[in-house]
Amino acid sequence: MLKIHNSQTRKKEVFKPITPGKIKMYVCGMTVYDLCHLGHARVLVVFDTVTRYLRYGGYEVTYVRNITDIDDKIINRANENGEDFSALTERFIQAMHEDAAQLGVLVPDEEPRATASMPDIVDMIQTLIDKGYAYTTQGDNKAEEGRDNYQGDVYYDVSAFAGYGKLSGKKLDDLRAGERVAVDERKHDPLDFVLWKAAKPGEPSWDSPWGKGRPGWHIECSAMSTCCLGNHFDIHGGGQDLQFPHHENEIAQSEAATGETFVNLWMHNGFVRINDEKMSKSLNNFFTVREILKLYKGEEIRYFVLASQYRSPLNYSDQLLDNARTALSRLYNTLRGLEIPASVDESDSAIEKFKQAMDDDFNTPEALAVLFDLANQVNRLRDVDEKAAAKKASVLKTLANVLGLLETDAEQFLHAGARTSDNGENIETMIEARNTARENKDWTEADRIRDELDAMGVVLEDKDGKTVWRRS
RNA sequence: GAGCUGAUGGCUGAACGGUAUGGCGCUGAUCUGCAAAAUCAGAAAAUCUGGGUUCAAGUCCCGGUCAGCUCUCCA
Repeated sequence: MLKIHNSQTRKKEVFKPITPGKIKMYVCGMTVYDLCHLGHARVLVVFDTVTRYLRYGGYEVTYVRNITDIDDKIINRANENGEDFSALTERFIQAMHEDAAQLGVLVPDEEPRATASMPDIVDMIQTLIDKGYAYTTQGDNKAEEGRDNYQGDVYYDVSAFAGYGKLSGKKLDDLRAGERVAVDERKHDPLDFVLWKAAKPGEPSWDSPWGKGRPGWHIECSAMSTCCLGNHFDIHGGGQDLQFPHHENEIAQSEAATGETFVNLWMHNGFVRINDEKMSKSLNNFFTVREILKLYKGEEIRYFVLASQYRSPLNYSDQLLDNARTALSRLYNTLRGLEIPASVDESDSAIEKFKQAMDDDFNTPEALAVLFDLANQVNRLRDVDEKAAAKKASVLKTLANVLGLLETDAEQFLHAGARTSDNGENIETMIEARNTARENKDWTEADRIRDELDAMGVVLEDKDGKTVWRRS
């Protein structure tokens, strides 16, 4: 029985799809004006794992992860670089896809982009105006400087939507009391937010009934999710920081526009922290995925992410990445050299334990514990009954694959270095030289070679008269 | 100021109210020429603090301390 924590009720709830056997999930992806950092990696990995597990459970999942490819930060960055905004976003979309692939993140079923969804966005805004949930500032030409062709922004009228605050558990009055932003006089209420932003000269823009402009940040997700998944779908996810105001606003927009419940269950993953502070661009304390990939493999980063429950904060440290590396090596070492059958013993008790862990709000740390228990069993069996060990190993591999781990061939993984790029030929030659020395009982020479390899980051293991190696 | 989380061994992180799971690290043994890997055993070893409920509390309730987060762009 799958239970998932719903941020809206702050409780674990028994999950029940709208249509039996099918799940529609939307996750807020990236705003593509820069490289992915570890926080983005966490969202990618967490919801990829959720999708994999739901599919493993037999659900037919439609996973949509959007790309925000137009907003103020993109425009600013493109201006700084002196390039067209679309050249900038294309570059970072490409980079994101590469990072995601390194992390073992599967391609989502759909990846809608804001700029490719303008008709839907405009339609939804128009509907909101028609239904009295939004207003234009047309004709109000006090206008900001520089907006020669200023025709008007469109704002969402928060007071018109009775349910505002239900996701974040906030009251309108409390929000107003805590208001920190300078009051924008064109808004009827300081909490009203922009749906359509009139373009300044030279800015990228799209036609609309209210003049040239671009969508506000929140409306694109309402439009794209509804468009891809329908008015009412099962799961909406994203980082914790999106709960308010982004997701609150999405609910207000979508439910006002469609008159239906927007989403059944909200999932928010916790932050990545560094020195007990949120990793973020504004604090400038972030590591990009690329930087980390210079030192660690994507799968090691993935393990590091999955070693914590997705709602907990995840502290970054080199030691934890090292830890992930060692732990993952242990699992791969376990699989190494075994002829793993394709079929899996479905009656293995580990499978039930694994499912129990994952059914409990995707408890990946507990699921990993099940994997290590399996590894221990395989290692105990392998000297006694290699066939039984291989059979057990196939359970290990299958379950690990559900987490997106152990998908690489063990030999290949252990030989691959995050840091090195030599092809291993030299290593084989040195190992042969060492084994010759060992045959001659020239331990000094043998150890000298082993130390040399060690300095190259290569660890040797002598077993059954053969020598295998792996990267440290 | 308002609100929300969390606090578990050297580190990390689990645990339907029933004396605490794993991983990493550390010590010893087995194996090995020595290692590594693996297995076995182990460590003066831990539930922030003060109350309460209960036969029984890491787990539920109240207070305190500390930390993080949200209320502003952010995964």
